[in-house]
Amino acid sequence: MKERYEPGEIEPQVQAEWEAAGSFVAREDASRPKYYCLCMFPYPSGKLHMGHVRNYTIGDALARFMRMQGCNVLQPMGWDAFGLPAENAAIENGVAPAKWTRDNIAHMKAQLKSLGFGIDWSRELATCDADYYKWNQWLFLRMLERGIAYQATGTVNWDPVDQTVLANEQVIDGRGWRTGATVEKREIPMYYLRITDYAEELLAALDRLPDWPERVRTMQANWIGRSEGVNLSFPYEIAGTKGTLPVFTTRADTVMGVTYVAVAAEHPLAAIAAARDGSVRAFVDECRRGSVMEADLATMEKKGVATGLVVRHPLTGEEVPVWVGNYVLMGYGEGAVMGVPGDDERDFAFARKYGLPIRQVIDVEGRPYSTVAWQDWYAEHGRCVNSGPYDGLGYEAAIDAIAKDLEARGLGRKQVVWRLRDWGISRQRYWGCPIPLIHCPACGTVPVPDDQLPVRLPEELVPDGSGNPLAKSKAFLDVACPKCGAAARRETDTMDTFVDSSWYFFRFASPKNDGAMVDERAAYWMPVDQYIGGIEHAILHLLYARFWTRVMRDCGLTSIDEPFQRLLTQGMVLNEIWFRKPSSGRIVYHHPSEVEARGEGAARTGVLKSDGQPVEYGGIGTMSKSRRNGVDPQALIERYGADTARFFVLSDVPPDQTCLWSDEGVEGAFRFMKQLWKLVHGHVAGGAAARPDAATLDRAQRDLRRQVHQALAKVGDDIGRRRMFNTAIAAVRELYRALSAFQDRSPQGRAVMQEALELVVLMLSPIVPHAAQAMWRALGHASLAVDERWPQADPAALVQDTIEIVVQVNGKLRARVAVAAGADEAVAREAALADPGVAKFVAGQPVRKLIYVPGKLVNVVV
RNA sequence: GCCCCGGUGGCGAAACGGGUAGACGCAACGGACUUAAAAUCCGUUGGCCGAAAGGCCGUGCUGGUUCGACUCCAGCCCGGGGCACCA
Repeated sequence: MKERYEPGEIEPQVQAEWEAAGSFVAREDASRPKYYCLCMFPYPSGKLHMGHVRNYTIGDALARFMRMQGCNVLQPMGWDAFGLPAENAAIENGVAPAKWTRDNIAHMKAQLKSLGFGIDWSRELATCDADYYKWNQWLFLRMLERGIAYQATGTVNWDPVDQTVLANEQVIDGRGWRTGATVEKREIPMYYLRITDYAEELLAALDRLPDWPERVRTMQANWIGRSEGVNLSFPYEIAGTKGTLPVFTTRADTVMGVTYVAVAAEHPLAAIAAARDGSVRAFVDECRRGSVMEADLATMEKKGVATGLVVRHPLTGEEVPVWVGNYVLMGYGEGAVMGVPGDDERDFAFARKYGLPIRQVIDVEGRPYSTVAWQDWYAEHGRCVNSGPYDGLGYEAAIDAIAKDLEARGLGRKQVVWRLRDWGISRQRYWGCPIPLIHCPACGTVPVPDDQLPVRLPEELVPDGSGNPLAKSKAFLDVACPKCGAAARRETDTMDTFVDSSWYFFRFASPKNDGAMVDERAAYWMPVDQYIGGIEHAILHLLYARFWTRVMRDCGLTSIDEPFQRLLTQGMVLNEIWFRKPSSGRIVYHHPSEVEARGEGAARTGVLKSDGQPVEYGGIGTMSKSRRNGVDPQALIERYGADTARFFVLSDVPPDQTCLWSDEGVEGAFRFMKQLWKLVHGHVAGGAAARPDAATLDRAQRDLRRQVHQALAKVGDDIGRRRMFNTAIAAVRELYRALSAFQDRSPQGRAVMQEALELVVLMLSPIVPHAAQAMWRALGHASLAVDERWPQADPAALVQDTIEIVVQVNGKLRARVAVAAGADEAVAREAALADPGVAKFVAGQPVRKLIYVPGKLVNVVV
């Protein structure tokens, strides 16, 4: 063992040993408990950033820990390789997305390897590989057959200059990010997956995921959003045609307060009105501008225009005016809502603005009501008033009565309403999985036969920002109809990349099977025992994966319902955001390291180091490629080694907590590695040591041994149960101080030290595996530390005869007294009251009450 | 706007089921070693009062429950995440 700690030398050597031993190649083995430890696979953006290092270090430390618990561990890795950034890079640099993506994968794979993660690389996959996405296509066709996939129209952001569909991210303040053109909404045909058919099950099953964070389950439950509502219809006769206008409501008890209905700009009634009336037409045109994002719709000014059309109230027969509202979405519900200004805040504001009548129909405990100003309690549940036959009824009774009357007239019925909407998977983009359909002039839309799968994505195309390159590629487009053989055209839409990430964990368990999506190996490994990834995926990705797994189950591909047994949502690594926004054109982000910054919070300002001109502060946010605020860990690894980087990212913050990036403190982590190394070196230089003989240890030796075993128990609990690497590390650092202060060089003293160092090395081996391996060998072991079992704390070493308890007077800490371990209340009481510090505050007053928490504290109440 | 989470020293944090607030580390300061610096080692470090012993205050804000509240409840302020085409 060298005296100096040289990670640059140790780490490649140890990695080569693991490689030679095949340490991380996972094999199905029914004789051992399996443990599938999975981190969310990365998008190959170019370089790893600190969020990745944090995520994969947590996963690797856990995987190694579980391996030491005797589990057969699988830890795979792959690439979420389709997506928008590759197309943007292509537009910028003229490189094909495939080449850009694969170059990035090669670089990031090398980075991951240098960090020493115990990954089974033989199972590596990239979602842009045809042998992977073939099965997206295959299962999509099964979904079509089962009616889970269907076609309908959907609304997208349309850039009229580039003639391109834009992602929400590409719409900035209602304008296209490259062209600056005002974005329009456009209705186009899309494919949807019926996730709503699974809504009930996806919601109910959340209760059976006890090892998921509470907040994730709450978010999913709210997202799925079950509510009981009423579907009711307003009959009408317009332009000589009779019809009904259906709406959904969860507040049917307020239906007697309806004073208008609002329809979406794309609604058929709006079209009828627009044809007659120029002002309606102008408003409908205006509604087409702006983004389709929920957040924008919820915060924008609510506007409307009267159509001049009327429908009839389903219960009173009263005429109700029809308005077009910019806040009503065609793709959501029925594309129409009833307006109850009296008891709904948004409708109240709308009615005030346009002079529509406001009628109170709910009374909340007799609280005052005025149509002049909105008060929060107007929207609460209460009793019906001004509601004719329903007056006096409470929320539930009113809904029951109203639903019954509506049903009797054939104009409504109760219905369970879900907030969740079906999953639109069509993307008008090149770098994604082709949807396996062919459009034939004679036969219509025809599925690609299974034996012609995969529909391969041509990899040499370079997008230019306008439209989908697939639509311009004759080689891709032209195809014979599988049914009639006539000239036909391929579908050019590709799938949402969430499809790719909805089942990759199954494929890791059944890699390289050309004949089937999954096989019996997946039955061995699935479900994932521990899934680890960013909290930002708490809803969409995890919900889609849960849905997809159920579809696979219903197709007979798996017997499990839930893909992820235990979930750890890693907190994000944040960094500052700096940008410049030119008056026209694309927003430009600058890396925090390029900015000279001053001040805090709202007062924070900065200038670009390169030109001295101001840049705008965008607050703090997640590290992302698009905002150019990622931190490349490469410099850290090169300077300090992988172990220090790993130790550092785990040492300060619990895994599920957000952290603001700062590399201050990494020196401290490196210092600790050097100190520990030196301690082991100094011990080993003294020659071989025996096993400690517990019976003959002196007091100091026994105390040290107790500290070692206490730390061992704590570290095992912190990692195994609590997933708190930071407190585990703190416990080891505390122990290190005791060890370095222990100067006993007698044979027994050295024996205690040998045991202590071996245990410390094993405790740290999941976190700093390279250094741990080198020290393990130096301590005289021929084996690989990675194959060692997690040591058990010796109960005999933990025994303590006296303990210190805290004494409070009226809840304030006044003294600490020593009592025998296991002392009862009488003994503790006597010891507490005898203490002069306590007596001073009791000062002869009678003790009204005494609370004793055994082994912890006494509280004297006077 | 809606849903979820967070706020504790100069900084990152700990306190696990209501029971010692600030473990562990960073930074800073003082000291040892050195011709000097770096590195290393030792010590101090929430605020206020005090020579000390010790005392008082203190976990975003305002209230409440409790013998006892960082922890539970109500209301607010600030920060972060998600909002269905970023991944």
